[in-house]
Amino acid sequence: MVKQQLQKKQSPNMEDYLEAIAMLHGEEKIVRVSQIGRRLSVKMPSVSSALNKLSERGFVVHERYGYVVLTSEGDKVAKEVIRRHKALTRFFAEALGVDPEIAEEDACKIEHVISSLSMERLTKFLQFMEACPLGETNFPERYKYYLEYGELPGECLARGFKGEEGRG
Amino acid sequence: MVKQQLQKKQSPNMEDYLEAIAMLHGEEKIVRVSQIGRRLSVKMPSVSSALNKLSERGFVVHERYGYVVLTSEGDKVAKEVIRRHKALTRFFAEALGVDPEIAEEDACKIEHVISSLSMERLTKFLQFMEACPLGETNFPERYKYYLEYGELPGECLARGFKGEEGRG
DNA sequence: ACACTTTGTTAGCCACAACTAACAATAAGG
DNA sequence: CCTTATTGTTAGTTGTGGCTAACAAAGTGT
Repeated sequence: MVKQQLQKKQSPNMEDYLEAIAMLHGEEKIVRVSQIGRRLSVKMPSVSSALNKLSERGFVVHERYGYVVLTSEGDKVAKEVIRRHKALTRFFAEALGVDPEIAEEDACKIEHVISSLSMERLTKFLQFMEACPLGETNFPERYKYYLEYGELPGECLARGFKGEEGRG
Repeated sequence: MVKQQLQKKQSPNMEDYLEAIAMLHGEEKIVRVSQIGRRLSVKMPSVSSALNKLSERGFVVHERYGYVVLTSEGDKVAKEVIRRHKALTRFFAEALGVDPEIAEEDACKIEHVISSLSMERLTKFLQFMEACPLGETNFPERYKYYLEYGELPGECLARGFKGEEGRG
């Protein structure tokens, strides 16, 4: 495949490390270099050097041969990344109907590059979708119908719906 | 700001070069190293070395001190990237109401990392949105109302809209 | 044709972030 | 307690992709 030759290997960045540490902290209570490496599919030396950088910058505390802990600063960033991650995953999986696994992967990559404005709007979009279901013919359902049959569901075609009764 | 310390500098990757070359080709007919550099905000030596790589991999033809031309392979990739770019920009700008400039920036970054499945679904979403406007109270409008006033527009609240008349 | 400007390339450097190999500390078992 | 296994670090290499400085080719003007 052509794309292969152009795709860069996409190694985890610092935000991924913080995210992984936060998640492991939630799951295991004690966070070790080896676990982080497993989680992110990198070898321990890579984790070591990442931790050094994050340590210098004040996001983690990590004494030699010891456990890894996030500072409150690091925790803040990690939580924010996780928030973005979850919203993006939901958007792709629930709104667009992308397979959960692929939705995950895309979220992982996009969470690091998307602007906060777009992120905010995407979040609002999810809220809107939930809040504005229009009975049972809610947006994701209509959209999925369109995906599956390639044509619009009846409620899109059958009615003028000029909005005469709305907004009052 | 915290995020600054973690954000990597995000330099153009090979796909960006192909994209830029294709766009310049459309605009100027003749594509030169200096133009590519200006477009991508990198210096000429960076362009030179990028072109060498792309040349080795069969995406461009570029003889020393000459013009730059895409191979059909390179053109295919470039067109694909541009397609993704446009769809993403439209999605952020038109569907989510993000400022066009920021929508552009986000598209630039996301176009390189998003899966083809999600991309396909996003495209379908845009088509759906266009095809299913529900008269004048179409989705983006309702969504924008929600964005602006923080509450649902009348047509979301006022009606059961159980879809009894639909799908026939 | 020669000087000067613009454009492009090469060489050499830096930063980042992975990797392997070799070494060091900690933990576990006899 | 000492040996061995596990875990972690350091050193050194690689690959990517920027940059500046210096050089080379092409284009322009008199």
